[in-house]
Amino acid sequence: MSLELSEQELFRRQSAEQMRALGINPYPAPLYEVNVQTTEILENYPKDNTLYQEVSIAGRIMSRRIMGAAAFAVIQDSVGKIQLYIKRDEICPEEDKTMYNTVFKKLLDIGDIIGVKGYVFVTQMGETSIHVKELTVLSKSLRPLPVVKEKDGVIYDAFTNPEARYRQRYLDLIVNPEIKDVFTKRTKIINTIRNFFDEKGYLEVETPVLQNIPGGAAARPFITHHNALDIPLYLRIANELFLKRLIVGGFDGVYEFSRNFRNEGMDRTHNPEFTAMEVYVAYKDYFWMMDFTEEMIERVAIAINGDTKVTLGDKEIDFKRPYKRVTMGEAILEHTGYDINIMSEEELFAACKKMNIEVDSTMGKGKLIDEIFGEKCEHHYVQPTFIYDYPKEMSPLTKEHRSNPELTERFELFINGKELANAYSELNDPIDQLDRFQQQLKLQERGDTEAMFIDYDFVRALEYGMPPTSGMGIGIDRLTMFMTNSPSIQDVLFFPQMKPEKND
RNA sequence: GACUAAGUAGCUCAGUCGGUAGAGCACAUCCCUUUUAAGGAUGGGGUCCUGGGUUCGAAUCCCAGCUUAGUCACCA
Repeated sequence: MSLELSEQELFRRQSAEQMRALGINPYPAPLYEVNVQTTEILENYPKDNTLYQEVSIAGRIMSRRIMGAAAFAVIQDSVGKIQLYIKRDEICPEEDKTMYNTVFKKLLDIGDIIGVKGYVFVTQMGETSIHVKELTVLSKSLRPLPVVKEKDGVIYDAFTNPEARYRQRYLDLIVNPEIKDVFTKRTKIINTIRNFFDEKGYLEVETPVLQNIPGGAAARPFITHHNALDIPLYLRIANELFLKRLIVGGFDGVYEFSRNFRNEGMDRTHNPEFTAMEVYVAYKDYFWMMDFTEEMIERVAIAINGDTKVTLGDKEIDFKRPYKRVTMGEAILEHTGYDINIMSEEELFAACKKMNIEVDSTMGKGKLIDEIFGEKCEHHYVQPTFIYDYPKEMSPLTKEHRSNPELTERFELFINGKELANAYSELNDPIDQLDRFQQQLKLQERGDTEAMFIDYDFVRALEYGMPPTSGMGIGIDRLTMFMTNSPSIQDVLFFPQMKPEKND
């Protein structure tokens, strides 16, 4: 950010001072009574021209066309834009024409926020406009706005610089207001899920963001320090273990929209902080959770787009349930011809080599299977598909499969070749859980920075007994990307993480 | 982390073979009472991302760096 003021910035500061000299506060304190919004007028006026004869409306000046003693301007409020017709002798009925000649014509600029009172009419060119009788300065803008013009849907001089748009989202929202739609849909997605759970009687809860032991996922945490206790604290990578403690405590169903933090790479689909939603329901298993998940997703699709079919790039995704259900073993058999159920670790290793999948000797059977799936299968699942029955060593919080001890009762939902949700029959055997944690500790000792820590209190909680429970987590940012056809996570976050701006 | 591309006025962008820095919008001054992306005339505005190098001379060529985007890798 430069401390030097541009010519235009200097002019605007001078204009603000000149307003003060004229007794006009460029930042007045009193509220401004607004009685209508732009789109409401445009929807109703031509149909009924007796309406809106005394409007009071406020917004930001987006363009001006001054022709001597009359002028047109366009103001933008939170929902849209409308044209103003401003005539000198209307806003200055007395001898003193300062308000028009000086304040409106010279001291106001594009970007300033004003309030106007007047009546609605249609110009000779057929555009519904407000005939202004009174104009009030509400806020002076000191920086020039990128000027975007639009005619018949064609945008001229669009404000497109992605760096500026993400760093200065407020500016993006002003000049590209259509992006508001993505963010209102994001909120609607969250509200739809919340309503769905509340109808089922599940309780929305809040659990710690600052944790002594970052658990519930395999990821590198952010670390911070608590001064009074003089201990390290971690920003949460997941809320899973806390929600399960609440199931132990006796709730039937709990859920939380959880801002999680992971100290890992950033790209088009990963932001260091992101929003997950996790839900845990007692006395259920992962098959029940599949039904529940598809019901929830279908409802979200309809709430957002009015239809189960959603366009995603050049594809159409149909969120209508039921979704296809394929075990990981079936998926690999279908796409590679290998039957992992009858293969030893050595055979899997050789198969990976044959398929040009990068492997190393540290990888166990589960990891090898996961690699094969990721390389050869994942991208095939464009329409919503549940992949289930994952290898045990990849899933340390998941209950062992009811009929195959090498597997766990886990599923993930894939859409457009990407993981959207992850769920399981929760592991509630405390002995097994401790054993799995200890396996993770061994991985950690071998240098795996993402292996889980042992959470002895969580094990203690399980020792008191947790009912059979199924849990599910879903990435809200990714869901929003799917539902709004956004190719990048930065498009669904108001303020995506950016490298610090150089400030010299 | 690797590779590729981009970075020039407030915004969107040109800039030829290395030879005085350009346009449109925005801004300023003047004219204009129903205009339509931009009415007319005139004018002001630049750390050409940063730092080196080559050269009589660099926005332009070379090297390094910064930022952003894309692809890949890694990772839930």
